[in-house]
Amino acid sequence: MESTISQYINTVFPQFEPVLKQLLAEVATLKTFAAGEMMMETGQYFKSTVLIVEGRAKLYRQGEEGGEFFMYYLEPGNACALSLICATKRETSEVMAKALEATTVLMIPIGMMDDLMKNYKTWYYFVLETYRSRFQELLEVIDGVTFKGLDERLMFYLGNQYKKLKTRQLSITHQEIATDLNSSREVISRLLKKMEQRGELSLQRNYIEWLK
Amino acid sequence: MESTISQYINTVFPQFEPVLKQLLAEVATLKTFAAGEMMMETGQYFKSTVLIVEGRAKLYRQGEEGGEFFMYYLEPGNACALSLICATKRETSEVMAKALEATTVLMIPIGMMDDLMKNYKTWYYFVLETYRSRFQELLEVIDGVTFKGLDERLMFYLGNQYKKLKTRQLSITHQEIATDLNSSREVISRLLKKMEQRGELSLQRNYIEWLK
DNA sequence: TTGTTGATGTGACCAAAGTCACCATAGAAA
DNA sequence: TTTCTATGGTGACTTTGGTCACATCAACAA
Repeated sequence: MESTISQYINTVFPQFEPVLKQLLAEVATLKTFAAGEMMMETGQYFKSTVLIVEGRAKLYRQGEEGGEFFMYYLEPGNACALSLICATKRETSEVMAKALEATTVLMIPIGMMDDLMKNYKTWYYFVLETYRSRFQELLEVIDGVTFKGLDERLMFYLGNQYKKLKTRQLSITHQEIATDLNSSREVISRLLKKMEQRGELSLQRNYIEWLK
Repeated sequence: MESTISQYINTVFPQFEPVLKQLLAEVATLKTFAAGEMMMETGQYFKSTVLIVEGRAKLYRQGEEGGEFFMYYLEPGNACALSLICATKRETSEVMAKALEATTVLMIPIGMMDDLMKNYKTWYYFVLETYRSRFQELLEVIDGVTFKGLDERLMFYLGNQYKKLKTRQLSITHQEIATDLNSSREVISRLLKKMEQRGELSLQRNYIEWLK
């Protein structure tokens, strides 16, 4: 009988070489977080490398005065880039991760990192690709806040929601959007109203209908 | 007689294992850029991995409408993080790098990357550390633009100049600062004036004296 | 000397975004 | 039903930062 872990590895990380899959199945443990649960807090130590196998998480950067700023999603097949590297140096997390829905992760002891990197080519490619793509996402985040206005960022944010969640009924409150974009509810409400007038969406109570 | 390349490698990358140093000395080539010269442009293909051995470069993100935004410095011992990974995938640069002073770099053919990563532990540590530190710098950049006002960012920028260049006479024009922070000269001039009134610096022609 | 250039100072004005105060309403809870 | 709470709408005002139009001033070349 195949273990749950093996099944996850096979479906979510098909690119891993067979020996690596087997090794991971032996050393990894599963952990599940409930929707809304905090998966990782700023300042917390890494005890293991985390790979998402089911669900979805949101990754935030936290400001000194309590503000939070949404950076990107982590989905099945993604790894927390920071945990891949910080883990090896016993450093603490620079970011905060929150489960958006029930989310299952694979935890790999940090002691394995060296071995994995050196002996498994598919793992090393995976780590590099993870870093490359996260780096790129950060660059896009920087573009957003430096070169674009809040209106454009809001469009981008909603468009992303639509793409990721694959539904036009975005069930999100204005307050949540404001928090994610580090803005205020009133401002978001006003911008949404303008977008509605331009026919780009339709505002309902408790959800927004994306029309583009 | 020891080659110039060997000398550079020994002084700037003492942590590399002897065999790696020797290998790099054989395959790397040197390239020198004049002060102000463009080292890498957005959209350009990577032909090799670039390690700074002398001088100093500034790394910018470019906006679609021509704006540019300073992210961080590259100094001797640093590598262009992107060139370490994008190189292996024949991708194009996401950033622009400009030599601040006469700058010498070591160029390593991208074909070597796989071999280096797998066979030289000190190289693999170097790559991971490079990514980790650049990632962290990007996070700080994001903090700056999302959680801080222009005044605070300006303070941080000047403080950094002082730390990096180790001189209180910062020879930089208001216009240059404005460009780096993606703002405008008048605004920077006004903020500098306020900082002068608070006794944090003294404004001179062609340079700023940092008093903190 | 004179003209030119680059760096800086400054007032007036504008636009984007944040803040405050308050209202309206839907839906759940009592 | 009434009450409470979460959500959303809106006007008035403030702050921050960007833009425009000029003025000044030092350095330097012609």
